[in-house]
Amino acid sequence: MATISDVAARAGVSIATVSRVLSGQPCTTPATRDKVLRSVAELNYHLNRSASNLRRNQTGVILILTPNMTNPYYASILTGIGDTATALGSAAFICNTRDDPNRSTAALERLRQHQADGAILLSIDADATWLADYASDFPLVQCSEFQPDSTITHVAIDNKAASHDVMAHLLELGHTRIAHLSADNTYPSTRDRLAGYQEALAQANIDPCPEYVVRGSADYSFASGKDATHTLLALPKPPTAIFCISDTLAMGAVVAAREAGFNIPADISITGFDDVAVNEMIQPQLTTLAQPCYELGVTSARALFALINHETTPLAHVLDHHLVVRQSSAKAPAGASEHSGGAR
Amino acid sequence: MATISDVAARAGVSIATVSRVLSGQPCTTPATRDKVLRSVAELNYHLNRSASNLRRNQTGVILILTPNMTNPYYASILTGIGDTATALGSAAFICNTRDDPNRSTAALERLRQHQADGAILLSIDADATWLADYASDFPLVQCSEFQPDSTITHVAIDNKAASHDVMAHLLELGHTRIAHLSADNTYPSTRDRLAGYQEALAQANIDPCPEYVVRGSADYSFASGKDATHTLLALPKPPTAIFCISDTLAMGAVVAAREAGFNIPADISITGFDDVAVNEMIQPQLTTLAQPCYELGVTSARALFALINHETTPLAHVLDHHLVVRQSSAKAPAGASEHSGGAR
DNA sequence: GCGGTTAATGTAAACGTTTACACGGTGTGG
DNA sequence: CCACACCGTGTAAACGTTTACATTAACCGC
Repeated sequence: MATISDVAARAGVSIATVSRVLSGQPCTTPATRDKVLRSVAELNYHLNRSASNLRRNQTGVILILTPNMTNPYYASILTGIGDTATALGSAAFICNTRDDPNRSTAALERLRQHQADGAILLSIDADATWLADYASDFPLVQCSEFQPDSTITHVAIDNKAASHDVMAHLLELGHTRIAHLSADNTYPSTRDRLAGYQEALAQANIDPCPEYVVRGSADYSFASGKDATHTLLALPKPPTAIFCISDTLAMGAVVAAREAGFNIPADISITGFDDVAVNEMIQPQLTTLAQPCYELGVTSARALFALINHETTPLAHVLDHHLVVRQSSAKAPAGASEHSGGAR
Repeated sequence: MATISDVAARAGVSIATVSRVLSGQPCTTPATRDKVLRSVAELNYHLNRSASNLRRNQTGVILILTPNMTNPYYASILTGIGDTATALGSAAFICNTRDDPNRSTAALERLRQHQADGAILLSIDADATWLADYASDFPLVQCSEFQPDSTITHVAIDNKAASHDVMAHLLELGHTRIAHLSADNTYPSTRDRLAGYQEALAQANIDPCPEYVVRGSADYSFASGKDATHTLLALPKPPTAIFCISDTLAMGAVVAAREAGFNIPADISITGFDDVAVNEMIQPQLTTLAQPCYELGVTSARALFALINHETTPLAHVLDHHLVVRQSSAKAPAGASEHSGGAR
């Protein structure tokens, strides 16, 4: 493994000159440049980043913490971040934390250890105040999830407003018995979506029915969506629409509804959230609230590099969402508000 | 940012002692240990990995190159790798190469630059001989895909045998008009699955029908599976079974078959490959050839660490696959071998 | 032709570790 | 009581860069 001194020796110059040539500083003669570059090629020299990072005190690496890779929602965000980092000459290294706070903090400690210049978090699994302290020491961006009073730079959609949009769609279709299939976690997005649901009901002068709010598992699993929906449909007055806070939950709801003998969307409307790619592959295609996943990633990366380079960037980046109406939602069944409704 | 000398000064010992305490070497008095650890805590000292890596000439980092994050097949493998690396005290950093050879090589160059100890490749997007050269210099493991004559350590299932298993299932169900929905790439797995299909046909004394072999896009997209299936079903004598080399393609085939008025599995059987999680979420649930994805990841990581630690590990690791029979395959429709069959 | 500016290169000191070697002190066996 | 071993600790030299500063040479205007 050739070092910079080998190159210098072979080219007949000092190591300082080699370093200058390689870092593209202008103060070098074309002749020396050529000599150096030739030696580099002949010796197959490659920079030792450990040494370089140590000296310069930066790494050209950003860390992305993702709770889970299986969720296609995260996949798009990760792609957006990766593309942006590559374009800006940095490497984006993804750490799968598996929703384990220990693994999250271990990954973040790498910042303290000078192994990365900054990090993007796709979830909140670390203690909020610990994280805030951390963010005051290091460039940190939160994507999708952030505490309402957060002092950490963040990028997300307006979940409450998005929730209102879903509800507007269902209300417009004449639904009044609308359930909310949430998740058993304390993510801010989960709270906001519930809040939007409740506000929209209130604004429509519909009495909230506590039994209509159910929860799937913390990670939005398909099976839990199915179970929760069965509970919902076994109610004396089952809902005519289910607003699910994730597409996976909605897919579970679809299967459960079918099992219970309901037709979608004739007997019951089901909406998802996020708009992951599979939504178009299943039948019926899901009506869902689309998040601009790739752009969330791009914006997060840009914000992080701004922080790293000590440029200014807003504390909050709010991106646009939009409702995608497909086949799983339709007019409320006639007379649904009168009797207990539902098929069978 | 406190350094080791700050800690040494505060504890009243030399930096060598601090280093020894922190690296857990036994030759230290409990008293000194305590002094050092207290100083570390008081100063909030953290190791500078750049310096440590430079000196030790290793990083405690492995790189995972994945062509694409959206595919849940990769997600499981990545999780297996990550868990194993964590258990063994290393960090697994995932690079999304997006099937771009430039990004792959750039990532691999990080090995030369002493920024990682080894790498696991989930695809072949770099030139094969270049890769072989690389593997002779650095710890490298290929997972899922590898050249038949590869000299690089690899972990995968036996794709040809797996293909035979799928065919045995379909043949046993009485199918004789079996199509193969492949992908427009040159991956070794794609070749092997086709070869297994052709061998099985030959062994069953069924004349291969060239029109029955069609290809979806290189990345197994849902839409391309749908298109290819429509072509297949428009044939004068459409197949009664379609053996798809990926689940996404199979999902496309399902939708296309339905659109063309075929019932699954009464009129046509459709099988997938990989067994990604969504298979249970769609209807009909897909019969598929399950790969042990998580174990592929675990085994790859173990093999890589063996290489890094100069332990011996086999060149080829072949893991077991198994067929999962669900709802999308059934007996061939009666008289299918006589007339043109299919509904409509 | 000379002081002064500038441009190209060299010298050497960092950056924060790890570790070979040296050193002193204590304990043990003869 | 001495030689010896051993244990805990310190000293200092690496590891491969980058960069402030020094040096040299060339060039310019007067």
